[in-house]
Amino acid sequence: MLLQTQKTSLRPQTTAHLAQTMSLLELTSAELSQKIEAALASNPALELTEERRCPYCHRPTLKAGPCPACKAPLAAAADQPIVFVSPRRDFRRSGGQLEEDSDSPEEWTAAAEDLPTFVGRQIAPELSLEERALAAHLLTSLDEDGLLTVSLSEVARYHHVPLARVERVQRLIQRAEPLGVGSCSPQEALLVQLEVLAETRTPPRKTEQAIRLGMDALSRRAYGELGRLLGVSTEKAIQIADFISENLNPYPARAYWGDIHQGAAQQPFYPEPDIIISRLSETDDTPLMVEIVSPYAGALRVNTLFRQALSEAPPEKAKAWQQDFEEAALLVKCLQQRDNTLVRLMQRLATLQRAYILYGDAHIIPLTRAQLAQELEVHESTVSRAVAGKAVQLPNRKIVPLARWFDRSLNVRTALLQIIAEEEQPLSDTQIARLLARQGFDVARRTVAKYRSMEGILPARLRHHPTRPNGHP
DNA sequence: CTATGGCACGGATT
DNA sequence: AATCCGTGCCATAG
Repeated sequence: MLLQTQKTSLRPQTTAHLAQTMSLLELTSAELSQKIEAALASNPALELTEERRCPYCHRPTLKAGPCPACKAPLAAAADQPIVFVSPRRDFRRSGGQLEEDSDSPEEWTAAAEDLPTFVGRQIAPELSLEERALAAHLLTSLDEDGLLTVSLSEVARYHHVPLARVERVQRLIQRAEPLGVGSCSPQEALLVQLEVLAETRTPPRKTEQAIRLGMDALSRRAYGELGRLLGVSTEKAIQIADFISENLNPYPARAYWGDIHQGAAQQPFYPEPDIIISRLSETDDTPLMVEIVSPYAGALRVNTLFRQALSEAPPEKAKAWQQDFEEAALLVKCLQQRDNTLVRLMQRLATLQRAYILYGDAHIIPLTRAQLAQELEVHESTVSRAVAGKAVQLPNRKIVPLARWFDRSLNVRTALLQIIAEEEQPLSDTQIARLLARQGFDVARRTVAKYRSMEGILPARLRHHPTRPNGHP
C-alpha cells in the first residue's frame, strides 16, 4: 500500500489521451466551443445529437442540468453543492450585423439566446411598428459589452425619423435587462443603472456627480482625485467608488465589472463565465448549484453510422476514415474526462469556499492549488491548468476569475479596506497591522503598506480626514 | 524618532 | 526553471 500512488493517473491508455485531456482542461468554454466546432467541421466521424440528458440519471430531459427528479433529492443535502456539466452555449456574437438569424432552431436554454433577441423580446410589447425597426437597428449595433457602436443621430438619419424617437427607443432598451444595454458609453450605462437603482435604494450622495465628472478618476481608482473633484473626503470618494463597483456595471452585457479593489491593473474583464453558480433559495442554508459550461457536452459523439461504414470503406479511404474515427473517439473521451475533472474540482471548491461564494471577498479561505490537488489526488499542475483563465459567475452575478479563489491575501485586503473605511482618523500602517492582527490576520507592517498601495489608498499622512465640520454643499 | 517606500531574499506557484 | 509574493532591512522624508 505504499507506492500505489502512481496508479489511477495512468488510466488513459495513450499519451495522446493524456496530453489532450490536459490541454482541454485549460481551455475556457469559449475556446472549447471553437475547438469543437472546428473538429466537427473537419471530422466526419463526429456528430451532434439532439437529445439532452440529465447529468445524473442520464435520462433524456428537455433542459440542460439535472432533471427535476434528480434535483429534488440532491437539493436536500444542503452541504453538498450540486455540480453538473451544462452544454449551455455562450453569448458570443460575431460582428453583430443585421440579419436576425431567422433560422435559429430551438434554444438550449433561455440563456442561449443572443443579446439582441433577449432584449428585443422584453421591449417588443411596448413598441410600435416603426419603433421596432429602430430597436432592431440599435440592438444589432451592440458591441460585446452591450454598448452602442452607432450614434443615435446616425440611426435617426438612416430611418428618417426625429432624434427624439430614437432616444425614446433607446431609453426603453436601456431599462431592459441587462440594465443599461444600448447606452452610448459606459458612463451613460452607469447613469441609467443608478437612476433605476435609486427607485428602490438610496445611493451615497454625489454618486451621480462622481459618474458624471469623475469617470476618469474612477477608472484609475484615483480616489483622492475623485474626492477633490467632488469636494468630499477621500474616504467618501472611496465609499462612492465602492458603491458603484458593487452595484453598477459599465459594461451591461458583461455580468460584472472585473473587480472592486486590486489596482488598476485589473484590466481584463471576464465576459463569459465558464462556471455559473447559483443558489436554490434565499435562505442561508441554500444548496449551491454549480453549472460547468462545457459546450456541446453530452451532445457530441461519434457518429454511429460512420462507425458502421468503416468496415465497408473503400480501400483507398479506409486508412483516413480509421484515423478520423480514432480521433473522434479520443476527443469525445478526453472531453468527458475534462468535464469530470472539473466537476470534482468544483465540487470540492464550492464546498470549501461556500462562505466566499455567498457572502463575498471577506469570507474567502486562503487556499493553495497544491492543497486542493492533494485532496483530489491529482497533480497540482492539473489544478493549475483547470483554474487558469477560467471565469466564474457567482450567485450575485459578479464574474470573477477562478484564480481569485486561491488568493491568499484577499480576505486580509478586504479587512484592511474595512478598517480604513471606518477609521476615525488616518491610521498608520503599524496601527492597521495591529488591528488586523486582532482580527486574526497576522501580517507584517510592511505588508500592510503593500496592500494599501495595491488598493490605491494613500499613506496615512496624505489621507486627510476632512474633519466633517464644513459639510457638503 | 516615526512612517514609508525601495531592494532583495527565500519560499510558494506556475 | 522562471515568477510571484510576503517580509525584513535600510535609507529617506517629515
